[in-house]
Amino acid sequence: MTHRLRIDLFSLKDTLECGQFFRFTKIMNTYIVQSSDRIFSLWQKGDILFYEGVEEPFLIHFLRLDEELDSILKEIDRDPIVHQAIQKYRGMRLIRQDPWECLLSFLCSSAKSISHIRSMIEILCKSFGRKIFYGNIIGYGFPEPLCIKTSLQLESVRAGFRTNYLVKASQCINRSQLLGLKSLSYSEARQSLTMLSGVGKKVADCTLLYSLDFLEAFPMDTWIRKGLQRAYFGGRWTGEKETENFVSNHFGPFAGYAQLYLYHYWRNHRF
DNA sequence: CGTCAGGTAGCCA
DNA sequence: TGGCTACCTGAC
Repeated sequence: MTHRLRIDLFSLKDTLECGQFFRFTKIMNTYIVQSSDRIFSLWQKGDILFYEGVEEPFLIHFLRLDEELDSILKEIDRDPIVHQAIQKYRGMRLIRQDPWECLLSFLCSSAKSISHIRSMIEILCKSFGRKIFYGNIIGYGFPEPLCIKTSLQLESVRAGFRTNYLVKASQCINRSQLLGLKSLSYSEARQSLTMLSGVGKKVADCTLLYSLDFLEAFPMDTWIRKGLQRAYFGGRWTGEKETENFVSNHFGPFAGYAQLYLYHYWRNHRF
């Protein structure tokens, strides 16, 4: 049964393909998406989003369709560079991921390309997750913390030094504790997350931005860092503190959206 | 075969 | 505050 939603400002392609989310495959113009224990399909024609295998309220939550994207984009549109990125990828939205899945995904991400990260997550789900079906397509749910007990179990994931990060996180935190971070301030929540082994500023900010609604989080990877230096500091090397201060002062409370647009823009226009 | 990616931990000044 | 390097795996 196919359902449809009309959405004013939305690009499914950019939203899924910009690097914030890993568990999807593209078949022709249709995306098969997996999140937690769900599997469903999405495709877009003009301003109509078609969907199968998922209920509307979940989709609205997942794709942040209840969010006034237009006013957020106006808010971060503060210079010619980010303006150009917004023009090019207008309609790209943050995805509101499951916090547990998001944390583990980005624990896998250090020093790995996106295809590696996807492969690690896929094997993780195949090893521990329960089977889920969409028509005759088989998917796997994302494993709950209690499933992952020892590093030996994760051998086939080939996560290398990240294996212990995954095991320790499974022992130390669960979904409801992660969701509880939402009641803290950004810096408190960030500090709590970095207590976990393998979680530094970057992974903490990814988790806070992509799953816990902290829109001021600005994940700073080396690409974004180089981009900022080139675009805003005339190529000058900048210290960590200086860069962080610039970002929060310049982009403000929705800095995370600016990161999403700049990152996608710079990744597709190599320099 | 060697080199390197790219985020974090742990050490150091 | 920030510089350096090991960490594991896979791509090149």
